[in-house]
This record gives sequence, structure tokens and C-alpha cells, in this order.
Amino acid sequence: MSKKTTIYDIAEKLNITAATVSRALNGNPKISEATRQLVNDTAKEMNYEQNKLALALKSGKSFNVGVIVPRIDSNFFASVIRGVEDELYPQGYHVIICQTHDQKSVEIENINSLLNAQVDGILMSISNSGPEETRNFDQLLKKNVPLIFFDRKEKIPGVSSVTIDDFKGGYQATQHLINQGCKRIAHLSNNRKIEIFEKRYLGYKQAIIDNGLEFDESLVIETMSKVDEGRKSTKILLDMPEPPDAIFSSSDFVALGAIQEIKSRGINIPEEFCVVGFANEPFTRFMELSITSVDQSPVEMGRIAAQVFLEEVGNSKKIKSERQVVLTPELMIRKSSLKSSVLAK
Amino acid sequence: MSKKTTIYDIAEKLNITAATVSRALNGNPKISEATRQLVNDTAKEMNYEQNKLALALKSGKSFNVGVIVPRIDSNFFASVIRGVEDELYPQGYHVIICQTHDQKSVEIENINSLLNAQVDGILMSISNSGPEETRNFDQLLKKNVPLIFFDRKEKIPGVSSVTIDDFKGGYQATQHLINQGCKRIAHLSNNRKIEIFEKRYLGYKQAIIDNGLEFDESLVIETMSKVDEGRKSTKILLDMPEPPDAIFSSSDFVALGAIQEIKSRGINIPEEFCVVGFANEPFTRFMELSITSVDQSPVEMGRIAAQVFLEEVGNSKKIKSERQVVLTPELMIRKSSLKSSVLAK
DNA sequence: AAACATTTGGCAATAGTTTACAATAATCAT
DNA sequence: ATGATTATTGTAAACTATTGCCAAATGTTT
Repeated sequence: MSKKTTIYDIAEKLNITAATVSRALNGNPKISEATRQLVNDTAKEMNYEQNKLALALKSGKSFNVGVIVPRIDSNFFASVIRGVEDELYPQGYHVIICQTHDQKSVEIENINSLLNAQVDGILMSISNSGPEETRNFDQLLKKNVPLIFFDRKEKIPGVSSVTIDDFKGGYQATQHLINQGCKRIAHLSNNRKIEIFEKRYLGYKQAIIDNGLEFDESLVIETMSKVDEGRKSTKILLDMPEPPDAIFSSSDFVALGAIQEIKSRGINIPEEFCVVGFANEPFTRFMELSITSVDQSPVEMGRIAAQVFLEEVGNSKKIKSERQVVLTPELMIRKSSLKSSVLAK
Repeated sequence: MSKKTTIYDIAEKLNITAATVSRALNGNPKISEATRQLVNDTAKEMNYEQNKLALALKSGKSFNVGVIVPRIDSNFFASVIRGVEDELYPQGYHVIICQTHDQKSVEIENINSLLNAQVDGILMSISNSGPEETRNFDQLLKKNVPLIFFDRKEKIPGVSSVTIDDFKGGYQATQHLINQGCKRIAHLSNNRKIEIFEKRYLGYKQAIIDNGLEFDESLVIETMSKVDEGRKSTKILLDMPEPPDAIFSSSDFVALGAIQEIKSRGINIPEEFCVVGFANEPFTRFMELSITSVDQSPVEMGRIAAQVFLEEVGNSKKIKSERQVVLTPELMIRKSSLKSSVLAK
């Protein structure tokens, strides 16, 4: 209906050129104060609003960035996105969100789609399932579109990333269990082709070795990050001839499943069995039997990823410096792993 | 670095016009099969990708829609967004997400910002705090940008919305508590200027009246949707001379706070006191004492909101039909309100 | 009054794509 | 062979905003 007003409309009304209007609105010093005032007033009066599309086409900057995550309805990713938004919004950027549902094929589609939507950059956490085929990162890099990984990354020269120290997270969690007196600690991991899961595993392993405990590979099970899968894997562990007395899980959901299974067998937590999760999902705090977990400061992670992006677009021409930001994880000790005897001392 | 290839590049290479290339790529029937083939092959070979910005500028459609929510790190909103994405993505749309943190001022900024990013429509759930000032919906409507509310809506003529039947949700929850034998049911509401909270309240009230129980306004407390606020309000209720024997809360988080407070006083749930929440957040299912809650089918809500949007853009010229889709809530009965005696019968 | 400097704003190109209209070439009928 | 018809492609404008270059217009100096 009411067509949007353009600088041409303003120009026509004032009997000047669109160029002048543009300059006036942009505070170009070559415009007289009088004209500037007049233009500004008329613009306001006519409800003028700059068409960002035209600007984007002209300047080659869309002021949109893409964020690709496995899924959005998880607290971790939602929080990272929140961090990204908090940082980017004040700079005039918008965030376009894509979910991969953990499928590489969708991931590839998403990247293409964002690319021809002319995003100024892509922040992403890679998906873990699908064939081994290479992704289309080359395209991105060739087009000089900044790419920044967070959490789940891939080693690509020249690409920045923001992660936590997953090795340390795994180590801390395991060390904590050992401090609680646990002797036979199992690990519910996830697809270890993904760096973060491999590192959590390595941290776990190292802590066991450093403390002179026996490392038993059969106590490590790769488990999808779902409650039911956690139950299943825990069944296997508890049915072993020599069952473990603690579980360190690389997922809170899996830890929850584990707890359900353990309780259903009448085993007391934490007295007889300790459990530690990973990600510090809100429910770990809410549970009556609150769950010890490793916090990844997701909002902070998002903020920093956004900052790195801003740096890279700022640098435009300069040497493209690869940054690898590593945040420190924090172990949130709760009831699921805190033996009262230890608490007492 | 490697400049993106445009239709001009293809045209030049083939010694034809950009117009012909454009037509060939778009399957215009006026182009010979031979040329079409040639152009398509060359385009593929040169890694051509349509510049969506240019298209957007030309056509006036950006293929972006804005989604405005109070916050993204809540399962409900994240799930709605997921539904919207699922529906819109296959149609070539992208979703731009904005959070208001429940502040009207931010909401206004968001709308402006999305508008001059030339979004093709806005789906939103309004914020509940801030001054009473009118919002800038008029602008939207004048510009003929489709606006669709979901969940938290406002009554605006000509604007479609997707909600659940909150009255029914409130009624069902309360009826369920009455069926369990509860006699004195309190309600932890929220800002009742927001339609959904008002309706849940009205449903609650009606159920009480229909069942011949005494309606006591002092048992209704407006409470922000936070765990701690839930505890506070529950303290007040329990300290009353004639305390309630059940709580229907319009928020799961508040219900959780209530449960914490009740338990801390040694009152048994559900035997002595029943609690029902609203939203069916995942943790209500996970808790050892699982919480009865009203499911709002958020993913479905998002899908439908997206469908309504697609209809409206499709209609373009036709009569702008206002649609009010109302979904049916589902009461998920769990331990926090299920007395074993009743279970037995 | 002439010469020069300065201010101000117009012209036209640019970004990449689409499309109404025009033009050319080829085919067919008379 | 001429005109009519069709098939295919080209021309140029449009979408909106920005910007280098240039031209008036104004003011200043001698």
C-alpha cells in the first residue's frame, strides 16, 4: 500500500538530487548545514528508512551473519546463540540461525544457502553424523567469508575457533570422582571423531593413569546424547562382571539416563555410585538429586566467537590471523557425586 | 579474492546478454533448449550462484522473516522457532531471531531493525514488561508486512495469531486437581495484562466455580516466571492461616520453586499437596518427582505460525484474512499431582 | 572587473538481477 | 517474393543507495 519512501522521493519533493539526499543523510561534510537540516526533517516527516538491501548490494556487506548449530532446542546452543546476539546486535548485525539436526548433508545445504544470502560470516558448531565426505568449507574460505567454529570444531588452517579446554574438563571431572574415593570409573563418551569428545576422553584417561588406577578400555562406551541411550549404556556397564562404581559422562542427558538406571537397581547415589555429567544443562541443577556437571560458559563462548568474527571483518585486508580461544571449564559439584563422608572432612 | 561470478561473467563468456542468461537460468520458456543447456552448464562450471541480495532488491522480497521472542534459551521458544524453521526453510526462507529480554523498548528496536532489513514478515510473541506505551505495530501494518502472533498475542484487528486454548489449559489443570481431591487450590499466575495469563486464570477460576468450590482471590498471586519467585510466592501461600492444598502455576519454573518450598517444609507431594505447572518444559519429565504440566505443542505452534505467514504472503493482493488458530493444550499427568489412592481406583 | 578559491550539489556509474518492450532472424503462407 | 507470424535474443530501465568526478554558484582577492 503505502510504498516505502526512497531518497528519490525526498529528492523530488525538495527539488534536489538523490545524491544530495544521500550525502545529507550520511553526514557528508560537503553538504551545507541548511540542506542537511532540510533533508533530515523531510526524511523524518516522510518516514524515510534506509533500505538495507540496496546498501548491502552496493557495499557488498549484508550485516547478516549465519550461525549453524546441530539443534536450537538445547540449552547449550541456545545460550551460545544468545551470547552471539548480545555481542553482534549492538553492531547492527542480524543473526540467521540454521539447524543441521546433526546431519552433514543439511549442514552443507545450510552453508550454501547462507552463502548466497550473502552473509558476512558464519559461526558454527559441526555436526557429528553422516558420511566421511569432506565439507564445503573450501568454498567459504575461497570467498573469504570469515568462518569461526565454536565448541565442535574441525582443524582447518586459518580458521579461528572458540572452545573450552575439554581435556581439562574431562580431567577435572575424573579427578573429582577419584577424590571421592571412586576406584573404577566408566566413561560414557560420544562420537570420538569429534574433537571435543576425544579430548574429554583423553582427559579422563590421563586422570586415571596419573592417579595410578587401572585404565580399562571396556569401561568406555560411545553413546548418543540422549537420555535413553544413557540408560542402555549404563545397563551394559552394570551388567559387567566387574561393574564400575562411577560414571563420567560427556553429556548431561546421558548422565541423567545413567542415574535413572542406577536408581532403578536400588543402588544409592552418591554413596555407592557417583555420576558426573557435562554441559551444565539447567536441569542438572533443578533435580532433587542435583547432578555434578562441567560448565562450558556457553554465553561467554558465543560472545567471544562473535568478537573474533568482528575482528576478522575489521581486519578485512590484513593478515588473516587464526585465533584459537580456549575457555576454562568449571566443575559444578553437586549431589550426584558428593559423598557425605568426604563432605565432612 | 575470487570474485563471485555473476550472470554478466557467464554472458561474456558465451557472447550473449545477461538477460538471456537470467532467462535461461530461470527456466523462461522463451529460451531455446540449446541455449538453456549451454548456460546451465557454463553456470555450473563457473560456480555461479544467484546473488540473493540483488534478487531481493529487485523483487522487494528478501526471503527473510523475523522472529521476535522474549528469550531464546527457554525450551518453549526454542521449540517454536524450530517449528518455524522446519516449515520455512524448505520454502527458501531464512529466519532472523531477535530477543527482547522481555523489554518493550527492545521489542520496538527489534521491529524497526527487522523492518529496514526488509524482512518479508514478522512472527512474534510479545514481551510483558515495560511501560504501557503503544507499540509500533501500526508501522508494520501500514507497510503491509505480515505480522503473526504466537502464544503471547495482542488483540489487533487484521492480525493473525496462533495460540493454545489457555482457558481450557487452566480449566483442565484445575479440574484435574479437583479430581484428585484437592479442596483449596491456589494459582500462581503472571502479569495478567498478557492475554494468555489472564485466560489461564479465568479457566482456573471457572473450574473452581463449576465444581462448587469456594473461589478465593487471595489464593491468586502474580509471580514472575522464575524458580526463586515461585518459592517466594509459595512461602506466602503456606504461611496463610488457611493454606491451600494444591497449586496450579502458569509456569513450570514457578511450579518447581513451589515444590522446593513445599518439600523443605516436610509436606509430602502428592499425598498432602499437589502441584501442576504449565509449558511442559523438559525438566518436568526428568525430575524424580516428575511434574504434571500442560503441554503447548510448541513445535506445532511454530509450524502453524509459519504456515499462516506463507498463506499471507501468498495472498499478497487478496483480502487480508485474519486467522486465529487455537491449538488444544494437553495435560501431562505426572507424579506431582497423582495421588496413589486415586491412581488405584 | 578579472582571476581565483571554495562551497555546494548534479551527473552518471556501480552493485546483480529481472523484465517490458523492441529487434532480429527464421519460418510459413500467399 | 512479400508480408505475416513465430521464436529467440537484445536493449534498457528498474530496484535503492552510494560516490568519484565535475560544474555551477558564490565569495574573495587584486
